[in-house]
Amino acid sequence: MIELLSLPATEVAPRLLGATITVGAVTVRLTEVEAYLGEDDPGSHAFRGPTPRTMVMFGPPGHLYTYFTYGMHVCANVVCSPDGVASAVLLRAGEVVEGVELARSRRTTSRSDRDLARGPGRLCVALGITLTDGGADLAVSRIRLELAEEPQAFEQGPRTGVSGDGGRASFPWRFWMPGEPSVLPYKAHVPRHR
DNA sequence: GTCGAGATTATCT
DNA sequence: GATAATCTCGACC
Repeated sequence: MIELLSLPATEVAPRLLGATITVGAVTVRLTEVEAYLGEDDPGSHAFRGPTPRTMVMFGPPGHLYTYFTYGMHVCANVVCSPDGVASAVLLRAGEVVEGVELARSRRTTSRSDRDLARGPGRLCVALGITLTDGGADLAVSRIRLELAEEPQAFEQGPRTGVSGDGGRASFPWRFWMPGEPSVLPYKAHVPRHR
């Protein structure tokens, strides 16, 4: 698995579809991901070089990169590419296949089970991933990643939610499994301002 | 179902 | 002080 994760995020992302990620009693099957590169990718946090936060992205593959966004939400990434090269795959959405009760108790706002892990922030809440899980090694931590046995059929398109110049639609690096109800329909994101 | 607006805080300049 | 890889809610179709 570490061989696969040493590839660039754009290669790893489609292979993560159908994979399961387990944190404690909750297991999620991934249905939607997004690839981020490093210094060549204006949409990436690593675009302007390493900072204390993005350091994990430049480290060895197979680690977890977490960050806060809009002050309220946590997003989780799997670090790719060899040590020294920044690259990561954002876990955007999935389907809870185990521990539904627990996930539901953490997500008081969603009514249907389909929405439990629909979206990056929700996915982290459902799994119980927080900022303190950042930098964890997936091989030894309480977070475990298990790849699908066979590559899954997928579609790809522009990334969502990325603000800034080339970040938005310049790179078609969002990957999802067609026909999955837990995948959000694509909508161009308009950056908000106060 | 879609659309628009506001919430809230770690991180960087 | 500005910014942000989002979510929820309320209004409308």
